[in-house]
Amino acid sequence: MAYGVYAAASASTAQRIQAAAGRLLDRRGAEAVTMRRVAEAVGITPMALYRHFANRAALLNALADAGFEELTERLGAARLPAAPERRLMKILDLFLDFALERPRLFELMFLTRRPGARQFPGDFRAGKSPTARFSAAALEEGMRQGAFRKDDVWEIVFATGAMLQGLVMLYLTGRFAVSEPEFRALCRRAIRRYLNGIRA
Amino acid sequence: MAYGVYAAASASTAQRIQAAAGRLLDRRGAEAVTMRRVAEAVGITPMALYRHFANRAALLNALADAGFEELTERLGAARLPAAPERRLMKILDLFLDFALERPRLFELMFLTRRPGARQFPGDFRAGKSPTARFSAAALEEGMRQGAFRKDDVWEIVFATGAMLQGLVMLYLTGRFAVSEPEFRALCRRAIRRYLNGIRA
DNA sequence: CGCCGATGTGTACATCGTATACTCGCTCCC
DNA sequence: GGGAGCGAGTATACGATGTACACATCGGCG
Repeated sequence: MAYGVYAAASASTAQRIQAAAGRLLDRRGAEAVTMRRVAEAVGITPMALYRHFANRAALLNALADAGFEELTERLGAARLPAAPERRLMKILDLFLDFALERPRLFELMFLTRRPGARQFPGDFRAGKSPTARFSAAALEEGMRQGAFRKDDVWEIVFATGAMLQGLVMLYLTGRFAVSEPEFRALCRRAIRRYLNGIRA
Repeated sequence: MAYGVYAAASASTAQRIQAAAGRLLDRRGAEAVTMRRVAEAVGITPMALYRHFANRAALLNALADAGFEELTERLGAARLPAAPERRLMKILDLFLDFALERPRLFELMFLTRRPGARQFPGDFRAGKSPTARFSAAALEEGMRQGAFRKDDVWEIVFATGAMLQGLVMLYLTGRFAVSEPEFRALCRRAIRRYLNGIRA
């Protein structure tokens, strides 16, 4: 269950806490997610939060985890084109949608040191990163079909992911004086060039 | 004058403050750079710092600026190969040297919202980013010589820079379970693939 | 009934950035 | 040479923040 749906009133206290924290995060950034503010939003004492989360870091961690779940859900629910390259570009679009809709959450997910973050290459090859799995599958199929040269699939997925993440972070931290559509187009061109580099 | 040299005792107070803050940053990260700790290291009152820096953000900003200066100096001082592609790879190496030697500073420079950060494309095309200028020059020459297809030089520089920055951040935040040499090799391969995508 | 674990409260403390008011000591100018 | 002014540093204080610790409440179960 993604916290993104902002659970209803009947939810457990832990869920209500996470939902309130998520709203604060989306609206005002991670620094604004203070124990006191979250507690006030839920209607309990700051210290009561510690019954449900070990500390502030754990609460933020839960938000990030929920973010990954939501992103995975979106990718899973989307109707992806069959052709590998078009599928890759569609995944790119979905990724950008998410990053631009929920920039603060994105920062939290991809930009902070987190305990338990997936590690390359082990966790990725083992399929523990759901978001990377989708790209890897498409890329693998492209190689099988002969569109792409045989190469290290996971390394390519990781590198393109890093590029995308880098571009988004630069965009979110104000390094792009271009409109959002232009930024999206730039991302597509950047990925396309990388793919050009591995064509058979 | 790069603050990295950690100015001698005869330096101005502002320089001594910046040096002390730089040491704290390198050793214990940006969160550890508190006004009180910096002041103690310098031997003055916390409030005295405000005679030299408007606030904590300005102090951190000065550290980042000095970092850019140092990186620029390093690039300028290095003997770069003449051949465009080899030159690009050398720049990559120097960039990685810097990032891996001073990871906390790197984070500060590339990972935080900063007032006055250069913006794409205007500031870059205008040559205001010294680090990007070196890559752009090499790439341009490669295009002139016919090794690379004619394309948007600055966009490519920016995208490859984003990729590198993304990879480094993933490495620094513990997403890589590989040795440093392996990480460096992976970066080289990633950039190489991108360059493959723009060969004539 | 007694009790116990889960949940929440109240109070308190250390740490942080920084506003405000002050005290010097030096230089400059008449 | 003697005050005016100023740059540098100090002292104190305030409001946030994370969270430790001791206590209250309450529902279910023996």
